[in-house]
Amino acid sequence: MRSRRQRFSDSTKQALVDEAERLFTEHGYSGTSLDAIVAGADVTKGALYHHFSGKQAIFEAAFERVESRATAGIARATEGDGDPWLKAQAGLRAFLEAVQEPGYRQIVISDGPSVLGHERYREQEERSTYGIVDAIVRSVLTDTDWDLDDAMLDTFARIFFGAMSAAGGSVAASDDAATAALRVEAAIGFILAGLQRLLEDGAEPPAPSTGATSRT
Amino acid sequence: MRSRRQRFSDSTKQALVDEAERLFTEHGYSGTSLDAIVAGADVTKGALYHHFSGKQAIFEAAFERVESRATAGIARATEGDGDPWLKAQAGLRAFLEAVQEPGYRQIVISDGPSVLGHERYREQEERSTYGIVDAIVRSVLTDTDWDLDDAMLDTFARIFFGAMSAAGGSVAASDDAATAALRVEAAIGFILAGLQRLLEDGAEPPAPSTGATSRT
DNA sequence: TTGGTTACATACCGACGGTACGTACCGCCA
DNA sequence: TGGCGGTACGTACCGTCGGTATGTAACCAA
Repeated sequence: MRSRRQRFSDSTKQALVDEAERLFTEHGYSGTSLDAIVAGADVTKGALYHHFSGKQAIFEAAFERVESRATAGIARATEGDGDPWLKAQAGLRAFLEAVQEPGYRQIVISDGPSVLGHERYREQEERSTYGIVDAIVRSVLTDTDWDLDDAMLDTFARIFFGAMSAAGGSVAASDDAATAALRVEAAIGFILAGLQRLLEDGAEPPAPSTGATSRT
Repeated sequence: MRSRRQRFSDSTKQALVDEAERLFTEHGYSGTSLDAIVAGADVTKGALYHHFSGKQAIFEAAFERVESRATAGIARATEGDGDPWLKAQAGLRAFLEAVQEPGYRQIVISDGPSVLGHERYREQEERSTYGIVDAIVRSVLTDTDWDLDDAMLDTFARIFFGAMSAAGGSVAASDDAATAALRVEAAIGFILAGLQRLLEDGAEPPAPSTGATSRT
């Protein structure tokens, strides 16, 4: 059991992150002042700077919380075992769901890259939503006869992650999110079906063409 | 011929945008002060605020310049007529090239969404790189027997644009950009091959499922 | 009890975006 | 050609915000 002081400290920190997430979601990073955060959390800047090194640090705390929520939702949909292709479909559905949350859109997608910087942003994503997508793509593609190397698997994962992110954005921006999501599922499902067809037909695995003889 | 005064004015404005693009590229949006911009352009804030309504406005001017350069490069690679599938490949190559420019990465990809906001950002992209991708995807898919409606075409365009953007990012972040680009071309080429195969086999066109899932 | 540490509060600073106002110069018409 | 209006800036200043320095009360170990 933590000491009484520790518990007060924890609740203060939590109140700060709560308010930060709220305001960052609603007004964006630059539109949110530290004064507004500490006012909403009913503390002062002293408390904030005791728990966090600065504005970027408390943003990152809110970022991690939003991401872990999204990750949990997707992970729940893809856990257990079964046909990887089916799990991929379930994961896509959960992904499209998670990406529509306002906090995720604003904090993770919009402000995340510019505030954290590409480097740190990628590190974070690696451990969360991208990590899941990567795992699924790998399980699907290593399940085949193709013997793809690590770099190639990574390339496919990046491509699918980008496709799903963009699709999620268009779903979120759509008037009718439900049918937009169905369209996305149909489109990506179709792309997957194309890959499966190539697999069944015993097509040669994708490999980077050498510079000398570029094939069309 | 513009008046002498007008020409001076134009050159001042251009000097401001030049310097703004340089600094925004190097230090990002929040890392660049208006004082630094006007100092580099050898004018004062009065001049800047005469030509632009504020920091966001001069950022948007730099944004448009960077985007139009990228767009021109891609458009050049895809102009003329010929097999849409081949043009798609040429466009992809040019896209991967353009997305590696530091100005594009920082100004358009990283800062663009958070500074301009989703709405305005999408408007800008619609008129430039995304517009080209959309046109290519449409030309490829309407060339088939599938009679896809507008929303479905748009969904495919968004998905491919997202895939290419993410791929471009990984190429730019890679140590060996050249081979990374080849891997991306192979992966996307493979996906396109899958779609072509489905087309040749007379597969049913993708459509939003009404509840039941498609084949596994 | 006491010394030290934790968990804040308060006061303040410099930088930055933005504004108000002044001014020199150009083109134009009488 | 001389005055006049507007353009194209320059200068001085303000409010806000992120960050820091310092003070202090509560808590805990010895």
